[in-house]
Amino acid sequence: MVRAGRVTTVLWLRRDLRLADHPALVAAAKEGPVLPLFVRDERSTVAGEPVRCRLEASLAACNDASDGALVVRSGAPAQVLAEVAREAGARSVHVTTATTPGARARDRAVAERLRVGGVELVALGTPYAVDPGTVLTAGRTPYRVFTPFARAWRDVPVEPPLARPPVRWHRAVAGEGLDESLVRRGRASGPAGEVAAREQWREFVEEGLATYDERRDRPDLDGTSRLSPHLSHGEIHPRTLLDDLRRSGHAGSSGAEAFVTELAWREFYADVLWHHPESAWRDLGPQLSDMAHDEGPEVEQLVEAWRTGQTGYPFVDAGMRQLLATGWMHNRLRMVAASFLVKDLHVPWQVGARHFRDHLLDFDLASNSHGWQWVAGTGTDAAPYFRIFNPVSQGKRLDPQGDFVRRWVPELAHLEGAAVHEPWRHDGAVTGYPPRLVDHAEERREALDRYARARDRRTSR
DNA sequence: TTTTGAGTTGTTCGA
DNA sequence: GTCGAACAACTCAAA
Repeated sequence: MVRAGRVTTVLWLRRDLRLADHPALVAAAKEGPVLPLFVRDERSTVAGEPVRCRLEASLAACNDASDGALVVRSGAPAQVLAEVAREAGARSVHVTTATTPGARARDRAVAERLRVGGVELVALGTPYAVDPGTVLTAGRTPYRVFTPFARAWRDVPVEPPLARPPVRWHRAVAGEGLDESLVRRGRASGPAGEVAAREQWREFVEEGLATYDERRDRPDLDGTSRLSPHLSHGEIHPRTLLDDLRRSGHAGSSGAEAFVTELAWREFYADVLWHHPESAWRDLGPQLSDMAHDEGPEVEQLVEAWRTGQTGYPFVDAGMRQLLATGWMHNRLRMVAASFLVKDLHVPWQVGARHFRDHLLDFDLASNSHGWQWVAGTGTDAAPYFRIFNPVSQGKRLDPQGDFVRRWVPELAHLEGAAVHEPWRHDGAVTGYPPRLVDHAEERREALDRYARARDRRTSR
């Protein structure tokens, strides 16, 4: 039996839209009634429509889970929080600790503003199993290489998940209500919310985990966990996932190991961003930052073709169209499409990173920025400038029957099997599908040339 | 301090 | 068709 106090606490929800395993909520519930609040910060809302709809659906689920207690307000967070705290008679606002640069800066400013009004901002927990910034080398420096980070990260004892606490909801404050039309459209793109996240996880453990290792890299097979949108909205916490694996006896199996490694990547990139906040949109390392990039109106046309899935390379186009249509893209395609933009079209990685940010339902700043930098060669990848994906051989290897391409590029539906990866070799029958934007072999050489020139410039300094 | 082994996911070329 | 080597040089992390 929890002996709750009487003072209302505001629970400012951001990317932690769940009630179980939520340290800030547990602490708030001990103080007394809890007022769950979501602030629509119009200035920071740059996301595309599917992203906004997904968030709305997740908020609706959160509202249901809290018996309709969720309050949504629009405005600058500091001002809204001060108002709501005053209306509710709250003396503290609880949050999950923000770890990305913009959110950290915002929270510092908000804490300052609230303090002036006698309200304390209390930050507890993070969206990660191991808090960013806490895994260090023997020399107490942050890691910059994945493998040693992952080894050290695995050795950190992970706290057991917290149960959902009994909560008395504070209901005396009015909000704006949700946009039902957005909610409907959000649900159409996939189930949202904590219950759906747990269901997805349970189903994955039962049906997908055993073969995850061998199937996850195949976009035609649907072998991924599909948890990323849930994780990015905080509908389920990675601590819960790790704990479930341990307790269910799956830990140690090849599928579970591969899945844990993917979680480790998520945590690694969050850690790198924590230590290097400027790397969100700037090159982390100098290796390739001198690379010459193209720009201008013609390049903008190339980029638009890339965005809309009209590059003439079916595997790339299938991935880009999957993104626009569903808000999700298989990780293999993210790499192939990113490589194409950066190495074949010679466009700065930030251009692609912004497109992903605006369209991915699972957008995560750290993973996005550093995934792109890994491809561009400016990030944590140790070296291989020569890692330039061939969109045709990648397609043949990872979509051997061509099923994935035909699903997203119906213009090519008449081509059978792997022939769909090279429509230019089956000319005459193809209508409505563009010719190749560039010649991959040529642009690969060009990218290597540019790298060599950047290296020469650097070494001659 | 110095040394040593290693570094997600690839491609091409030539034997 | 298969297979191993080459693609550079550098930085990281630990011994």
